[in-house]
Amino acid sequence: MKKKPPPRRRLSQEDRRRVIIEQAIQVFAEQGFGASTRVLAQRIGITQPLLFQHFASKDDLIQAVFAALFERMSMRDWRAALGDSDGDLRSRLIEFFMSYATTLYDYHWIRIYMFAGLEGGAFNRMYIGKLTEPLLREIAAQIRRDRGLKRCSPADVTAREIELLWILHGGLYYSAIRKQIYGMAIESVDVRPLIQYGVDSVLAGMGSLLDDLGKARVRRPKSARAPLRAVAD
Amino acid sequence: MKKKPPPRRRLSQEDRRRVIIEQAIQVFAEQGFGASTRVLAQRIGITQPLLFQHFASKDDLIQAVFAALFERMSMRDWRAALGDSDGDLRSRLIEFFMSYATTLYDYHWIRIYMFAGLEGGAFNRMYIGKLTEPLLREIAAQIRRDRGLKRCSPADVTAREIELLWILHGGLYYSAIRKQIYGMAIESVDVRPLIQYGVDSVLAGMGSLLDDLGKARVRRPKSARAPLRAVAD
DNA sequence: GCCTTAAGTTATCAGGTGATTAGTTAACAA
DNA sequence: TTGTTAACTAATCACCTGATAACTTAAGGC
Repeated sequence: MKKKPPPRRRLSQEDRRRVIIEQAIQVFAEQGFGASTRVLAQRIGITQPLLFQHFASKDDLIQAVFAALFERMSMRDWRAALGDSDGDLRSRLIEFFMSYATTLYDYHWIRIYMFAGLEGGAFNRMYIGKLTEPLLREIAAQIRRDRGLKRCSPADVTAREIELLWILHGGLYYSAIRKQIYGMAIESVDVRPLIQYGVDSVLAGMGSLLDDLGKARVRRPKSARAPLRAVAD
Repeated sequence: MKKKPPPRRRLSQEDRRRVIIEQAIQVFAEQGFGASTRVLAQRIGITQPLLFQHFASKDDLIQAVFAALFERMSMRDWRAALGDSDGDLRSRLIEFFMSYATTLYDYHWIRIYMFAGLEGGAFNRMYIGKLTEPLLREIAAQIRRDRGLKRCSPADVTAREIELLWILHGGLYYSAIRKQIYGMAIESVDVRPLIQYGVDSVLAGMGSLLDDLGKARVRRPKSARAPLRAVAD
């Protein structure tokens, strides 16, 4: 009655490593990095010590997971998706955030990202510095360009403009958090109109922000610019 | 040379329980609910088994922590802080979100809340259902009232309006997440202007949303109202 | 077929986990 | 002072954790 264990498929170093990382992403996304190596091994269908022949330690595996995720995310060229001059800014932003949000809504990504944050946040700070922040800066620059401002390169953008874009970004992201982390049922709400009104909102807000910024610059030529400089990079 | 251990202060049931919960909030906020009962006991200055004389199990303690946090948060009457008719809506919203955000920014609260979410989210769903959602609904109703709409009770508000307010709420919340969970340095940015532009943004966005809603209602009297109904509660 | 290599397993370790039991002692009333 | 109650501790349990070392066996070249 007792079946002999099925002969396990043997994989090459690279293949096995890939499989381990892939399953580790799933398990860590569900249970956090506290998930045991035994559970992971069982899920893959191998014994637990085999993990340590491919990764020096559990932390080593976690770092490999981070690296794989980062590579996966940075492969998508968001700048290109954002475009530059075809069509009006509003529709370009809407289409961009639609595609962007779809990726962010990914169950495994958002959960691992949050676990990583709570575990110290080094990965998140790196990710934001290398991917998110430059992206928001580029968007802010395009908004400046759209409004016909003189200084409209990414370097000209102030911290306050980026912070306003962070509100839209964070607002969409938090919608994903409510769904994938809090487990709320919000699939009934379509994302597109949400993003539309979100983009409209932020464009309106950015309008008055840039107006204020312009007025302040004109009214106070040099010395009194300090309070604005304080929030700039 | 060996000091005898200092005589421990003996506390009443209630006091000891209070102390345990208070320290548990701190430890769980830092390390998550995976933090060991031994670490917690050491922090309090008691032995680990004593914890189990006040709480049947570790999970029991965690539930007590949730209860304490929920009570603490629901004590603050946000509806009152929001006010109703004194001053213009914009400044009331700004002042409200200022006070609201200050509480949300709290290190321990935001981290435990996120840990709770990743652990299943039952607490978060309860919290949102009982506190956050009614609050956003009330705000949406006040915006309707401010714009002179006929139907402007909290019950009249559509899911889409609430979802737009969620973007602002989530945007501010995510700012706190970046600071307290990802560990980013964003204290240099003042919250007040951020909230100002955020409120301006959402008021503008809500304007066009309500306009669209009104137009759709007028243009399609009865049957064709379905696509709007679909996102309403 | 055979035989070498490396993918994979079995057995095991030391340390940490939540939880239980029996014993100790501070604190307060008489 | 003495006795009783209840807050607290010491010792220990079974189980789970990441990690190591020695053994087994599938797979490909000859």
